[in-house]
Amino acid sequence: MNHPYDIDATRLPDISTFEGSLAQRVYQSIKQAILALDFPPGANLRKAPICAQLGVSRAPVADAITRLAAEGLVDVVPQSGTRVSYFSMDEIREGAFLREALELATVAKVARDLTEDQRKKLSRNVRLQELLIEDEDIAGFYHADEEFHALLMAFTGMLRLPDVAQTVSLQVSRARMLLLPTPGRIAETLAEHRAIFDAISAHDERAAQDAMRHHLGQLMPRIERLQQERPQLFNLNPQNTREAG
Amino acid sequence: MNHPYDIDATRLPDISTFEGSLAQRVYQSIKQAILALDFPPGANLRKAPICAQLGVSRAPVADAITRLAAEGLVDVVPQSGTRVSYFSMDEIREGAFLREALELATVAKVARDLTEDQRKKLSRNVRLQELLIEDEDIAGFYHADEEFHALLMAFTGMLRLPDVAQTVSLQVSRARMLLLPTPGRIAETLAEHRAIFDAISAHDERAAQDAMRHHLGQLMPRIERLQQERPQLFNLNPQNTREAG
DNA sequence: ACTATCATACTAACATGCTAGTTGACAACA
DNA sequence: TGTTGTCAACTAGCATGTTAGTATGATAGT
Repeated sequence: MNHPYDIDATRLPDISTFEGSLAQRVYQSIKQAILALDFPPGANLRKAPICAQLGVSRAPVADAITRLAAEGLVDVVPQSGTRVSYFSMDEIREGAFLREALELATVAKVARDLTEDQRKKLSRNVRLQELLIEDEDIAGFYHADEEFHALLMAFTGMLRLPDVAQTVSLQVSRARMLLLPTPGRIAETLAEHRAIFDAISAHDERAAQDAMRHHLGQLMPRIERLQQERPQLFNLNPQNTREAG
Repeated sequence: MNHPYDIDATRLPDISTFEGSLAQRVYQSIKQAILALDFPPGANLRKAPICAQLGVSRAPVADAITRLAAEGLVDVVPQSGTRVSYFSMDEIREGAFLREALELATVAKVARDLTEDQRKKLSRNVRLQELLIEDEDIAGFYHADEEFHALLMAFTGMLRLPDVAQTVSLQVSRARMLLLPTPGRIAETLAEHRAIFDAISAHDERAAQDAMRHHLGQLMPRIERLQQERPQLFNLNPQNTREAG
């Protein structure tokens, strides 16, 4: 009933880019296309063109789609078809909530247990962020930003934590792709990162959590503005179904 | 090198117990057998007996195993076999950490937004717990305990939260099956639940979090004692591999 | 013109055959 | 007896044929 347009399979990254089994590589290829919005919300995810483009049979593609459905990136309609899921403010809000829960637990633990070596690595990352802003390297700053949060999670010693955090906030990451980074926002982000870093360095759990909460709190209002501007990407009529594990 | 004994497929719950696609039902059947320790850690998960027992072909079974591997309940060795994963203190600790992060965020939000209707439902659950203890209905109390936490998560309005919380702490749930509930521990648990309930009713975020943290903190020491008693269930030599999403 | 009915062309789900790689046992040998 | 090489049996991964259910568009009826 909505936009039954098909995906453009040629936008799939080649599977030789990735490693692992065929199914694993197909999964990563499709996932990247969805997260980069090369496969827009609502698009029909047809198996045949994907098989043709990637040069594989239907089995690994079906396997990949099963995993994507479990993560909520696609909606499978039995015996009918598979579509890239629309944005849903409910799901995005939930992803942000889960993400915040994990980030707060992370900074608390890191503020408690920070070693001198870890402090140096964080400090280096923050100073790198300064440099990249001076050079107006937006993409570089985006990458350093991701690394800042990844470092914190790595310091907890929890191996699966980065993966879990990424999975629960997939919808948030996808929506974030649509937000244009302005110089003003980037400068603010740096200041927020620095506040987090300072609180952690001082081993001040509570201050670190407050700083992180403030930092993460900047995102949702911007996404909500996005919904006003591009409502066609969102599912206003929530006919989505999701199975329980 | 370890115990290459096979699973006893007859312990699989019949798939007519569940609903959804064949693959979905096979997944739930195997998952239940693993969590109930009917399939013990290290056991060889052979496809053929599973297909025979459940009366399905290999396709839905393979699909189910893919999902179980993603959740870390089984370890797939390519071109060799699939085994039920051993307990790992690292993974259990991580699961407890993630679970605590989510539960703390949950009680904070619920303490903030609690409605009178929700308060009544919680109160009813706590009083039910009292009754079940009086009747010495251990299984009933276990169930009410689960429901207590499920209610809190439901009250946040986050639809996926219960599922995420369950998934990240699957290993903890499995290990918990081995802990024998003593009357003393059950009485303590009730007191802890009541403390959480009181703090939430008073809309005291911090007290609710402290109470929840104390409550969840009781579990890990008991599991660590378990490791001393039954080390054969744990992977002392961590040769586990897990792919990143 | 507008609606109800039905046939056709799609799809996911499932079954099954094939391939290649790992493992473990056994034999040949030191 | 201890070690190494070979082989057979088993596995997951992959390809492909089959089935059944859904949606769409043509057609017939009003």
